[in-house]
Amino acid sequence: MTYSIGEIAEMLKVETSTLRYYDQMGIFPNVKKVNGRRVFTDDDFKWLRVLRCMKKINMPIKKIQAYVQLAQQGDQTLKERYQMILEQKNVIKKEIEELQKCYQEFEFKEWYYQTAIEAGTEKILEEVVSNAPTLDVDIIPQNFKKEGKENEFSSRLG
Amino acid sequence: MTYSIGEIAEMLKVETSTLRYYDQMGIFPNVKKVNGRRVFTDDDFKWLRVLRCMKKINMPIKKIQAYVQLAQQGDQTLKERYQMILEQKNVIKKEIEELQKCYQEFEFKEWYYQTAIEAGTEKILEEVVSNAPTLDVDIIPQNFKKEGKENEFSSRLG
DNA sequence: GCTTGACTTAAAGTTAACTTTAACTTGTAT
DNA sequence: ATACAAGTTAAAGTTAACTTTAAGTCAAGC
Repeated sequence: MTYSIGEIAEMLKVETSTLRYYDQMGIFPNVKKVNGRRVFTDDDFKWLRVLRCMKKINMPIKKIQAYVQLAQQGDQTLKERYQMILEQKNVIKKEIEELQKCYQEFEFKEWYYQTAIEAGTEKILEEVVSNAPTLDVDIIPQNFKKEGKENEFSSRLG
Repeated sequence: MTYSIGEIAEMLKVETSTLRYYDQMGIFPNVKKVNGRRVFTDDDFKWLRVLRCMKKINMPIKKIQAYVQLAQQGDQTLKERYQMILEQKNVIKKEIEELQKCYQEFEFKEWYYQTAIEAGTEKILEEVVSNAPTLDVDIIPQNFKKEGKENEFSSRLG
């Protein structure tokens, strides 16, 4: 089974221009052209699914590109690709954990607003907030550029 | 307890310029200035934690700005803010679900590379891949702009 | 009193990831 | 055979979210 760029775009709900952009970035090394037009196979489609996972965790296109280039080099890069996958798996794991903490924060906010709406005012909650369950949520740096040293202010957050 | 912009930046591991940018976007309506300098309180710091959750789920700054403006208007906007929170809570939930599917995809990839490395080549896996567990992972549109109609090609993915 | 470091602003610059445009080609249906 | 929908490229444009720059203010320590 083969698919045109438009069919693939429809399936994945992305713009055709996005797919062309990815192609330009060297992310579809196996897509052939027939009469100048891109023809996607089922194998290409499988790769697109992995690609979307990579995009979902905000893996930059250049890194995806690097992975594709390794794959192009064949068996000699298996270990390197394996390491990349392990690393990204870990990124997802941490991301899920952080999102779960955010979910808790929002669950608290939900309760907060329910209570405030019942009372007709937020003022009632002023004291409650100082002892709110949100405070149990760890502070995890959003910005991982400055990695390394621990957040020595975490204790202040009680 | 109060904090300078530098202290807050250190605590959250973000650039001071980022905090100034947020302030410029109207996201810190309660931060006062003393001698022209921003002074953050513990309450401001609590808001920063919620803010980071909002950022984590890629809530655009304009939407966060809108939320802040509602909060500024007091009790009359409680229901509206409650709705926003519910909506965002749902966004996190969906995001977690999708990430869990991606995690499965990467778990499969992990197995794939382990097997290939043991065998010394990927070629062994060619047939396995066509019946791989990854194929059980649903295709969920990454791009939610084109909402509405269901993905009628999902069935092709087997 | 002078240097230093942390702060201030407004404005310009950067970056990634698309998206649009313009000019063109190709395949299918009437 | 002619229109039209869907494809093509290269290049320019867009957007969000910062980040940097330049020029200045302020308080503390020597």
